Amino acid sequence: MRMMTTALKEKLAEILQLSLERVDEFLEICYVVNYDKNRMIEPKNSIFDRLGFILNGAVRIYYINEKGEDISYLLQVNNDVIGDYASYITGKKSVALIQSLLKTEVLYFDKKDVEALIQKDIFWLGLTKHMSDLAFLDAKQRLDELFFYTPEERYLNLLKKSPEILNKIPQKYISSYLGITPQSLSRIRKRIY
Amino acid sequence: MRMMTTALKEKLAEILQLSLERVDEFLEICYVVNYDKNRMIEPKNSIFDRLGFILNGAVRIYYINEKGEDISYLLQVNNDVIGDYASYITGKKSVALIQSLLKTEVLYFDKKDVEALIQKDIFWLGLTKHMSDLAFLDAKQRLDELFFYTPEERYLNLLKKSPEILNKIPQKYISSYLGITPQSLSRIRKRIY
DNA sequence: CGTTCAGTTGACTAAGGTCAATTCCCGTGG
DNA sequence: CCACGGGAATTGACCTTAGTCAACTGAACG
Repeated sequence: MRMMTTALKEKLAEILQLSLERVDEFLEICYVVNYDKNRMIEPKNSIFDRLGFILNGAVRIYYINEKGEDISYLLQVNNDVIGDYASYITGKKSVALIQSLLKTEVLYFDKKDVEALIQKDIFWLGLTKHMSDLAFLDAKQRLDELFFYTPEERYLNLLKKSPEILNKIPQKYISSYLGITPQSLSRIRKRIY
Repeated sequence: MRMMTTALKEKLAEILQLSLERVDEFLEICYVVNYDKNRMIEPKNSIFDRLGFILNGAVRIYYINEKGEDISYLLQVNNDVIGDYASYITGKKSVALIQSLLKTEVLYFDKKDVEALIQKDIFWLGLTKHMSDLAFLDAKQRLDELFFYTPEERYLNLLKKSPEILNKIPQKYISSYLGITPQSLSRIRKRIY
């Protein structure tokens, strides 16, 4: 990996729970890819044998369901992870698609390279455990959100937690992320103000 | 750990992705607890420093929300895991409660003992990674369920996937598990037949 | 036999979905 | 610079379904 700011390394160290030295080691298997706005990053039926970390920009991870509807499953911005972790660990094909919503820079690492790291030094197994924990906690949080809150409350929560998402991302993607139609989101916004 | 059938060991080996020898090793840190029907297994605000595996019986994991409503979050039966994995990995207090719904036998292991195993042999770190993956896949599945299906579809899915749950567990717990009121579940059932 | 609680049913309300029309916004080309 | 086109967002009318509150039924247990 090429030049990378100290601030970024510290951010990674914090997220991955690694020392700065370990982050440097890890960055050796990483690479950066740049995408223009509105580009397909991962097509349908791909196997996610890598994960990415958004250095800057925004993407959405979405599905096309049986009825042909486009449903945004995740909206990820700076410092968020992208990929389909279920596909990454099981090796199965994913139905998820990824699209950039802005000019986006992604730091990737391939599964095979992580596995090679673990072969060389079992220390890295701890990293994969940690990543798995993070993926679980993310899923759990999203689950609680859907289970315990109404669409309106979910919108307010998002507003509070990630105002940048609301600024950067078209409303139609936000509505399906919240599990509602664009019309309903429009009415919720009207109701609130 | 005391006597345990081969069938059960094979089941554990399959779930935990361990050899039978490793299962024997693992069982040394495990212990069994029996509960009568309708007993409190974990009170509120406990820290889940252990996980359990239901040998037989059924439990529900639930919350009491701000409004004082009792909401069943998970309904677990034979071969399911019990605990609050988020609390287990973060060490934070859990708001989850666990109650037995039948006479239930649980195989437990304590976090500290797993950590001691890892200290002795780093091999066991892989087990924790695997458990974390399983927890993630579970959460993800539940998430998809809530995100993509209506209450009625969720009921039908449950009917197909776990008819035992529907036989064993009172409807009022099933309704909150599905994210609806008992009245709505009653009406859905009426609608279907 | 009566108490209790789960489950059902009824009447009504609230909120999101659907379909269609309209308005807004923004980028492009004349 | 302005006019136009096209997609996004909003709005309206109506429908469907879950929530709420309350009454009622039924089964289990002492």
